[in-house]
Amino acid sequence: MPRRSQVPLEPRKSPVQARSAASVDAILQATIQVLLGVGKERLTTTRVALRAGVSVGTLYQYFPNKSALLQAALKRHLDEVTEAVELVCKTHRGKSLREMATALIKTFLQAKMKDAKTSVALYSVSSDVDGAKIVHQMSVRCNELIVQMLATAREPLSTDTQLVASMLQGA
Amino acid sequence: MPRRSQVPLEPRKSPVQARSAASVDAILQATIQVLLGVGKERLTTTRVALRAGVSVGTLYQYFPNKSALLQAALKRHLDEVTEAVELVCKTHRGKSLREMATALIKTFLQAKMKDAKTSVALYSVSSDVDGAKIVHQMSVRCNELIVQMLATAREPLSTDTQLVASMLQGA
DNA sequence: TGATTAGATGAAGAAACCTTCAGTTTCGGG
DNA sequence: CCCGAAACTGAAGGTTTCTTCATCTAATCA
Repeated sequence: MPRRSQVPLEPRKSPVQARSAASVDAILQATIQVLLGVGKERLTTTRVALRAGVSVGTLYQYFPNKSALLQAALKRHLDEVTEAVELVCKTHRGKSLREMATALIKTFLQAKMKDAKTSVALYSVSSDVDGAKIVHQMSVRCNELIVQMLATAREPLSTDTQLVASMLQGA
Repeated sequence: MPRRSQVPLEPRKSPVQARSAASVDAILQATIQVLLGVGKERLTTTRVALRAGVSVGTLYQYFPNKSALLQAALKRHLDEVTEAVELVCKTHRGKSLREMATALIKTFLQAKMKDAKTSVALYSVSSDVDGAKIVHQMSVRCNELIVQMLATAREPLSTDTQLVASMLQGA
């Protein structure tokens, strides 16, 4: 029997009360903690729920399946990085190219070094889940942001996208 | 209940007849094929046995568990690489440093490029199994070989181990 | 050729997980 | 204070996969 090839991955409920939002947060945090603690092979939904201080049922109220849970954790992490990039892009408009570049690199390294283990753990997950898609989305997003910033640079430039790509490669 | 923390990983039997050696070989090959075909997440011992043309029982006659099977596959691959390195080291004694270096790099790249997919697949496994240990062992082994070769170089040298390390990093 | 050992088989036991859902508790507005 | 909705719970169902073992077949040797 073939395993069901693709499963839903949208959240089941949107938290409306405060406590549910807290649960989602705890679950996402717990996911990374478990990932770091026992590795992805032994990460089980029950274990995550336990660590989050909720029951499995609660977990499944917000994440339709294990895969979606991992994707959500990955997405959240990347969102944080993207946010950092966004901040830098907005605060460096009208600066020189050199300034832009150094600031960007600095931000990336900071974000990655802050908790290198987490990054590695999540990266290892992204191959199992369809994490490539999520990573790609975020890289596209960052690209847009950077292009916007570059447009306001003092110097004119011809090849911007390639510069950007090389920056992203560093991550 | 905690999963049994560490399981035996030594082979169960040493093949003495020809057919058993063939079985072991088929199983090891099948392991890589399955790895390439369906990925490590869906690699099961039954599937490997099926592909190898033997029964699960036969598989378990030579590999005490799934983990040991994967480790064996990894080890075998690395042994091949090491063998290639060994050959190069022995045939390049008394040559100049430059010759040694280029030959080594060439060998490494060839070995890795020959079937890049296999390398990647096995690498992805090495994180789940305690593959790091195996990889380390083989890197130590290569180190010895290279040091031996370097000792016969035309030019004298002070820092050899570091050179070696940087070579291995490329892999 | 008969006995002994190596090798192979696959159904069945056992363990680990994912996921559901009927029932319970908590929250917030009327 | 009461009631409907939102959240939470965790035992149980159902899969999947690992691993064992009693049994059968093939090879080796005297």
